[in-house]
Amino acid sequence: MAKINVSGLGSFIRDQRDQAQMSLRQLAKAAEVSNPYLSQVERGLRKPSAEILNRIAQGLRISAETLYVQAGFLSDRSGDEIVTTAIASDRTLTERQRTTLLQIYAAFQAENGASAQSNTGNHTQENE
Amino acid sequence: MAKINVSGLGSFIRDQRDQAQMSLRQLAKAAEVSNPYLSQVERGLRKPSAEILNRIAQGLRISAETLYVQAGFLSDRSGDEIVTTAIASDRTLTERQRTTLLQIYAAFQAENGASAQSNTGNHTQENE
DNA sequence: CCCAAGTGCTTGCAAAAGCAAACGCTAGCG
DNA sequence: CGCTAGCGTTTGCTTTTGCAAGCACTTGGG
Repeated sequence: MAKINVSGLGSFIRDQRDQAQMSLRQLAKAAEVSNPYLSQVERGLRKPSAEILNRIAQGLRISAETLYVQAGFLSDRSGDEIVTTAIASDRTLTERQRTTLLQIYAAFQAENGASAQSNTGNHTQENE
Repeated sequence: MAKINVSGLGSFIRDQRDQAQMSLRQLAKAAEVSNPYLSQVERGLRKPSAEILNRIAQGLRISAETLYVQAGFLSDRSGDEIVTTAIASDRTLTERQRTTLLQIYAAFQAENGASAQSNTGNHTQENE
């Protein structure tokens, strides 16, 4: 326990980088990390320090919390919980838009056969 | 930037430990960290890795999130950032589904004319 | 008095992090 | 063809992490 999922974290970073259409060197520069080291991190050969992890998150423009969840820390909420609560609490959307988005999300979940009993968004964040 | 506040983090840990009435060695054992190293961390002489930080949090029975905030990670996120990263990192969806959802979300944002910035007080930060 | 048991701190040392400088590869362009 | 620019990866190397062993100090019994 407290063991960090290095390979999972690595592929997640690479996935995010691909989705952001960044090259490895671009992200490395944005995150102020050397590109060889980033390469190794993405392939799960190294487990980055907290500081490096944070810089990578900044370089990817994603929240550090997301990375920590992937790393195996902060295992509080399951993925779909994060999405539904995030949508439900987004005040830049109208209620109708939130409902629509949540329905689509639920439909995707059902489509995948995943466990997708998405409630409308409240949850009790209990840390354990 | 992205610089972690080592001494602040250290004194915070020691503070928490004192408050919990634990000796240094007790916490070291609970966190599965060597006591000399914990001593150095508390005095700000070392900056612990992400994994060690997490174990210390567990040993202290406090949320890792709290420690990360103290360490200078986990700054803040605006509302739309929460949603997009939550969707983007949801592994229960296919990539196509994620893209679709993100596009719909972006469309909603554009529709509202609030594409990129957070509104007045929409920090419905759900952690305690 | 003496010794066991507690506290935190210092000291080498093995292991891992993290980087600069290279490598091999592919795609364009003269 | 040769040259340049991009990609990700491999290779030594320095620096730092993190630990086992031991130090100095205080407290409490027998």
